[in-house]
Amino acid sequence: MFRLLPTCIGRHISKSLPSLQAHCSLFSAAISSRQFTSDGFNNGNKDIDFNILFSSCTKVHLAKCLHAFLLVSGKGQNIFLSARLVNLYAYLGDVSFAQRTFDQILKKDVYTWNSMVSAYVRSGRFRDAINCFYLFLLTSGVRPDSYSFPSVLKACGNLVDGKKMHCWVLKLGFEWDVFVAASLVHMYSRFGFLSAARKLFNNMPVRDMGSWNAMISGFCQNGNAAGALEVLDEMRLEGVKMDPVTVSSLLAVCSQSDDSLSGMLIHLYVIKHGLECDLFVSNALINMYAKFGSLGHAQRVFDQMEARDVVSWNSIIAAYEQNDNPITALGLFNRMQLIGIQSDLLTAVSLASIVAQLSDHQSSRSVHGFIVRRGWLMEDVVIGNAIVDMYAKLGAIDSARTVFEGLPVKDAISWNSLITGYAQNGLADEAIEVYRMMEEHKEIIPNQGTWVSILPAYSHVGALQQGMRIHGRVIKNCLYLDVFVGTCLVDMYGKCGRLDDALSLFYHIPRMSSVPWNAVISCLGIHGHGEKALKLFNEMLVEGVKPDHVTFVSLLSACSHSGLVDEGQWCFRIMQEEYGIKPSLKHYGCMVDLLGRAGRLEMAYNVIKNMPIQPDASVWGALLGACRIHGNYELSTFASDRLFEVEPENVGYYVLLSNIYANVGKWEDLDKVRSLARNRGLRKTPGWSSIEVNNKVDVFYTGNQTHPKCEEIYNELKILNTKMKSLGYIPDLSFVLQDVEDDEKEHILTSHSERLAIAFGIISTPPKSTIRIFKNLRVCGDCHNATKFISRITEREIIVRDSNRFHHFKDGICSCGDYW
DNA sequence: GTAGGGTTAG
Repeated sequence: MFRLLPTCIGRHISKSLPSLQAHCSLFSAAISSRQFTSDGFNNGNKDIDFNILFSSCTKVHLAKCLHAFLLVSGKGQNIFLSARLVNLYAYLGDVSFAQRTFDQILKKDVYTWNSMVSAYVRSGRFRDAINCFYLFLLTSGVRPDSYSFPSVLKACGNLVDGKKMHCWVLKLGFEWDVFVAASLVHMYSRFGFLSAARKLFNNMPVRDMGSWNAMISGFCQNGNAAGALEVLDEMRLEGVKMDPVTVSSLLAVCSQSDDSLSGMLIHLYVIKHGLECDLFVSNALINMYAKFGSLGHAQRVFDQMEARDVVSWNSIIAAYEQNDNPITALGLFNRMQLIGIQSDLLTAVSLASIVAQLSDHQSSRSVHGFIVRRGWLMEDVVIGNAIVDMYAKLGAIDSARTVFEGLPVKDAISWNSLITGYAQNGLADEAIEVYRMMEEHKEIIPNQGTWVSILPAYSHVGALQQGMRIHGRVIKNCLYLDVFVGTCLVDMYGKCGRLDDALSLFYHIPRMSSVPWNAVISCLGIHGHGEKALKLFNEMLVEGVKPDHVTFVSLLSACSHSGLVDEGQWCFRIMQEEYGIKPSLKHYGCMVDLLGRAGRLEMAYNVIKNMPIQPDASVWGALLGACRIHGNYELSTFASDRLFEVEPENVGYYVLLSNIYANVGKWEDLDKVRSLARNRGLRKTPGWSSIEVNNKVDVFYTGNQTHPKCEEIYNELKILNTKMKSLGYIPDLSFVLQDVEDDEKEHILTSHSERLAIAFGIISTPPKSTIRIFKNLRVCGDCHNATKFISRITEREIIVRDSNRFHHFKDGICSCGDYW
């Protein structure tokens, strides 16, 4: 009989389901290779046990073979068998075949309809499921039963579309069915209507395991651990034990709420009751331990699993990826591929982050291509955002922008990723521009991530008023107590010259972690309050907060700005001895800066000589900067040679060296440096200063002639110059590197960008109000001196933030005591 | 012959 099948099948199915043709021969092949349990064929095929046959179909192609067989044996319209086929396709995840089979059934009974609805639900086509249900309810003439509602209610729960369905449940009188009631509980939980869910749950006359789990997972999925525990207690009182479903819900909420104690207790319960063999439980355990940073525990759970699915692999890969171990994560990904587990969208999300962490530009393109080929970029915004983030982290911000522009749907995180990308690549203006565009899209609601991405951009350009506007929005959204947003605000106020505001805000935000402390210590440092920074460090220790490597960078630089050499050396020592932190290049840079500024050039050089790691440009640059302050020609030549070896393309160092040579009158050397820079195609970074007046940031370049108020600005400077000279100001012409007449040199000094910005501030703001200037490079020595005079003449406080620190000018003196 | 409650994300 089977040998004859192919031709017979061919005739039948060419009329009905053409694509089944291909399965004719497969069917016989499958039979002969015993992929179908042969017990189903009772000697000579007299009685076929369809139960066994259906349950033998574990792959779609086997289902198609069976389908073909049913058609050829004339059972195509057998309501019992064809409905089971719909169900089978649904289980195997082929919803389109389920649908085609369903459509061919002329007389559909309630089982057939229920199968089709649940097929849609299982494949995530919730809208189709609801439409199919209504077709069933209103047009089929068949009455839904208690089996019909649980799946359609699940679909509603995914679409926030359930009140109407609840009415139908009541109308048809199924609210007391334990499955239906549990589905209602779960649906309302999904909407976040926990009290409605709880009320329904309390009224249930009978509760099975599924009902308890529906209520508990309702609380868990809303992040309400306390609510979940309350239900759990009731459950225990009634003598019901947790099953794997309860446990996996609870483990997820433990990791979300950082409750490692409960998480470990549940793990003990799991071991005691032998629930480790459940896939979901093990996966949830891996995720939880990864969240707690306990990679050893996560790995152990993974190793002990008997069977692993794609979620297990994704979880262990993400565990390493998110705990800064991209190499191990990549190794696991390769292993996963080797054993033939198909990656999914979430694997790709981790992969994008892995290549970004590894700075692997080439692989980033492959990952992007891989995702595009699978059509995932169009399918889910999450993966698009991951790619934007990946490119941004790799510094390929233009690629990030292109991917962003091409996203079919953008959510708040897409915008945040791009803003952060610009801000972290030093493009604060672009970040601000993108945020402005985001604000135009009213349907996008900014969130915590938005504030954390835009505030540093405002800090960077010193846009205090716009930063304060964000502060207002943060308060409105009740996010002002969020550690990360709070820290960004502290940083913003600090970097925009409002140290007092930064400090008072700091004491209002949670400060259990080192993050806000690091920010406030760094603010004190750049304002030249080294001693206060040390005091805060002490306070931090008293409050039991553990300092990290960032804390010490902030502290060391604070000491260096204030000339606290002994204290700085003490910090450097305890960092290693008491906290076991190995100094990084940044720490060494700070130490060289600290000693060098204080004139201990020999010691600074010794620090470099004794470094166990290769010094980079920032370390040599710190030494060169010190040579400039203390006029050490020999050492500067040596330092600059090393510097041009490691970073020949940074123009700033050539300028610094020219300054040194100009100061000691080595004009020939100066010419050499200049031609060296010119030959390497380097051009001096133009100096610019900005000032924010009436919510608008005005930028001035040195010698700017195009500003609308240009004439008034130069007039004001002229008047000021006369007054300054009468008070004893003598222009320091050594800051002009151009070889021109002294008159011209004086004119160049007067048109430095910081002076233009100050003059603009004076003519555009009320008398005696504070002026805040931001300069992209270090403030020039002559401008520093001149600003002291201007603060006295105009009786204004002038705050200048340059690329290094703050200078507070008041009554003719600067808070830095001319030490910078 | 059918249904509900579970794990991973930028």
